[in-house]
Amino acid sequence: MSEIRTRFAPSPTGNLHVGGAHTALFAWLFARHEGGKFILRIEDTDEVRSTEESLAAIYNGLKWLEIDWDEGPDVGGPFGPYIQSERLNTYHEQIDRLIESGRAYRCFCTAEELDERREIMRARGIPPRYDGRCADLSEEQIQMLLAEGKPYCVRFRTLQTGATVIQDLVRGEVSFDNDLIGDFVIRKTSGYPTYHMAVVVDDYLMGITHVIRAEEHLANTPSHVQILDALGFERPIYAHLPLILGPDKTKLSKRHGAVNLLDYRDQGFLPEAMRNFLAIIGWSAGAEQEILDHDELIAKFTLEGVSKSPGVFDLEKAAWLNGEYLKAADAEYLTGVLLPLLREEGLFEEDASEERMQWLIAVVDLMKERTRLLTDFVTWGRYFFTEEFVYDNKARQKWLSREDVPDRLDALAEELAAVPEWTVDAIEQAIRGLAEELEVGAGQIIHPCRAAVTGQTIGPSLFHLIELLPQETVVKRLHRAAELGRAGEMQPVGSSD
RNA sequence: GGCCCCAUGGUCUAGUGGUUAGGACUCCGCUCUUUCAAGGCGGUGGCACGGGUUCGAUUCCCGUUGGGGCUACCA
Repeated sequence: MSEIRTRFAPSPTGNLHVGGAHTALFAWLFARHEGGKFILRIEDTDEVRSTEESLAAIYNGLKWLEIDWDEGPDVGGPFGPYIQSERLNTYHEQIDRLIESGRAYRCFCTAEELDERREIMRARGIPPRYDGRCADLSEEQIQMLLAEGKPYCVRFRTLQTGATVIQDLVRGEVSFDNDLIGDFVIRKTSGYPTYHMAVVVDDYLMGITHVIRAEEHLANTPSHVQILDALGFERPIYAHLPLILGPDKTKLSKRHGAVNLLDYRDQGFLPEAMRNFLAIIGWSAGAEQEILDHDELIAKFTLEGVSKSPGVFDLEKAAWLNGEYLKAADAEYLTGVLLPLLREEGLFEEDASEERMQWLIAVVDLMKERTRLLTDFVTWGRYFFTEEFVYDNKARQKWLSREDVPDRLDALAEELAAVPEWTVDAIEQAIRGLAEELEVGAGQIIHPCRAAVTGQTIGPSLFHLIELLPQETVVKRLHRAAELGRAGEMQPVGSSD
């Protein structure tokens, strides 16, 4: 077989949807795995809803996931243009061929008339499809209506007997009775082709070998195949992918929360984790490996591994996966990703010195072990960057509100203030030393100390965390917590947590 | 309504005409540690149902149920 060519053909009518990203990813993975080409084509035949911003959103979403395309509106290619609104003549040509051969005809029915008749059919329990009123107008009638300047659309004359059988790589053979498909519109009154017409013409003319798209298009495929056959165009190989569902098992939509891919970036997901997660919805390498990086995904992806059943978008698992990526990530790289977020929160200066950057990297390195989202660095690691952190209720309840704690915190502050060299070992010695001196378990010092310094009961290794804070800051925080404790300001607040 | 697709724990899935039905997330327990939202160990939980075919069906066929998709001058 000649070169494999797949495409992603979104309509620029909103953000890049998670479902769209899923489809794009699979088509891209297949092309890359096969050493073929991946084409981006913009299907803006909905003149009303298409927008420029949306086009940019699609680019950004794909780029975020590191899905690159060999041909497309911005990079060009031998089969351009890759924007359907710039290909209108091409569609007109093919539609005219269809009209000439009798496989398509002009329809002068108005939208209102159509609606009305559809309602009647529905009321009478008849499947609502075009009744063929304009299917057999005489040449004279047509010329007359045209002369009157009556607006018209063009309909495809579908087969009325037999069945259209399609071979689908994931679903096998699927058959549709032809008499169920009514004559559908292929060119709107506006002159724009409909999706069904444009998709078929472009896939053929652009040499697409494998049409990989979501299952919602499966039922449209017989219509596409009929146009292809009527035009004398070879059919591509079809592969209809399982849909992504929300927790309630309906097609993932806005009701379920974020469906805009880039919202997940803002929620703290790493692109490589999101790509990995999307890849394992509806596909499996067969082995018991779920964490696959860019190259492994390409190496292992096959259409045979695609499942037929739809999959729920499980945010919990996505977050877990993200955590795995965070743990494995290089601290310096992570710091780079995190920087904009920290600055946005006003937690880190714009003009940081090299020394400060090294410090940040150390903080990230310490924190990344127990984070799941990038935003966790901000919410759980706030105390690294500012004195404006809160003492959570667990910390208040378990330690900070205890009567014997303030004295210990002050004592510890003295010990730590006296540490000559601010190292992990020295810090640990000071803390454990005080415990011995007071004849209490080390935990009786460690826990209150963590609570006072971080406001939390959990977090990274205390000694390491303290080392990353300036000595005087730690001392100050210990005294402050002691004072607040004595003043009765450390009682739990609010309802819970 | 009609047509089409789908069906392994709550979720993502591996798998087979004979398996103790495997893994991952979640949840629970234990454990380590200065803490856990980290690590280690363990556990609860599944082949939707009914008929066939077969010596034997989770696996093959049919039906039922359930879910989803399509049924536009949206894509």
